[in-house]
Amino acid sequence: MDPWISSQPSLSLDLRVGLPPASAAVAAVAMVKPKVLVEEDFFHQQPLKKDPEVAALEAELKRMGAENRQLSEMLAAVAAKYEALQSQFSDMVTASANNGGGGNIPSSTSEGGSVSPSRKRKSESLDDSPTPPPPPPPHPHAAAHHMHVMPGAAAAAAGGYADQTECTSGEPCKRIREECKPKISKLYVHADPSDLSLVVKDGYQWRKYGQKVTKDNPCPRAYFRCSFAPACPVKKKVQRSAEDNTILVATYEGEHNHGQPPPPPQSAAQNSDGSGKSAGKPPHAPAAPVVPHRQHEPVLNGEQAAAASELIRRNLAEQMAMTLTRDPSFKAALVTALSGRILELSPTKD
DNA sequence: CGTTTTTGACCGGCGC
DNA sequence: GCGCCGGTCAAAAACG
Repeated sequence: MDPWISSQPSLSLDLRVGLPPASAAVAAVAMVKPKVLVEEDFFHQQPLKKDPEVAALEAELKRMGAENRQLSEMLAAVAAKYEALQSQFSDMVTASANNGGGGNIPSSTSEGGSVSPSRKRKSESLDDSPTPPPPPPPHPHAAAHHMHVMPGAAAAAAGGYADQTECTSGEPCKRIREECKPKISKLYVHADPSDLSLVVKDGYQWRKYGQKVTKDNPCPRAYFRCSFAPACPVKKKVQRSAEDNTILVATYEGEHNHGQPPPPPQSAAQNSDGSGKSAGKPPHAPAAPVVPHRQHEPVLNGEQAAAASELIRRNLAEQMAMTLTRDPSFKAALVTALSGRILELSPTKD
């Protein structure tokens, strides 16, 4: 879960983005339709042919609205719990710090510890001492962005969450490192099979550093590194699914230690990833500016604060909605989910 | 000219 | 010890 969410009071945005009173559902469809350019291949757009179908869709929307509300409630609950836990944790940390916990964290520079020195051909690994002070609390923005990523069916987040654990104990080190790999998550994105670029838009800037054809998949796998922050440990592998060529599987390793890159100054609606090769080279073009800047907000009095937070909340919701509707992966996931449900609920077509 | 992508070579882990 | 394989490096090419 994201510390960010809980620490973001304005982020209690109710996921019930407009669902509500019955008729609004139709309006929602009308609103969403032009925006969410559903991937054509997924299901043919049927312009409301039959009334029963419309009714069914409406019902479905309502149902999903209810579901959505439930989920948002759950999310709120989880966030609350998280907050409690976090405060407990910080208490513990401060307590131990006061107890002279100067050296309790091994800080074996994560990898530096007992990693074989010959990791690289170049001896530049020697200079790893001063530069990369791994920021203690990695900003979980990535995770937040991954929320839309997990199309339940396929998502397989192998959370080795305890990344970079202490491996001072010597021999079990190897195993520990295996189990405590950096956080890994997978993202399944629907992509046009004719589009050969292994580009997954996730709002970050990536630089490709390698490509390989693997044994189990004829499609090449591309390796990316976060290019926004040189010290960012996150890596990404992108490869087309062996079974379904239209699906890109992006495997993320680690967490960004920085916020999301700022949105491009203009013309935000373009496709952009930073790792794009399709339209030449978008040098600085993060796609999804989901991230509210996490700055210290000025202290306001009651009314002001309320108004401000309301405003922020709205902006945030709008931003997120925009981001999501722009994000092809989200669209794909949405479409998959919707079509699945629709098929599920309409046995008449059988 | 600076940055990113391409691509062949290299390296280490793992199984036999 | 050997070969296979996935991951990474780094020089060269490409691009704006």
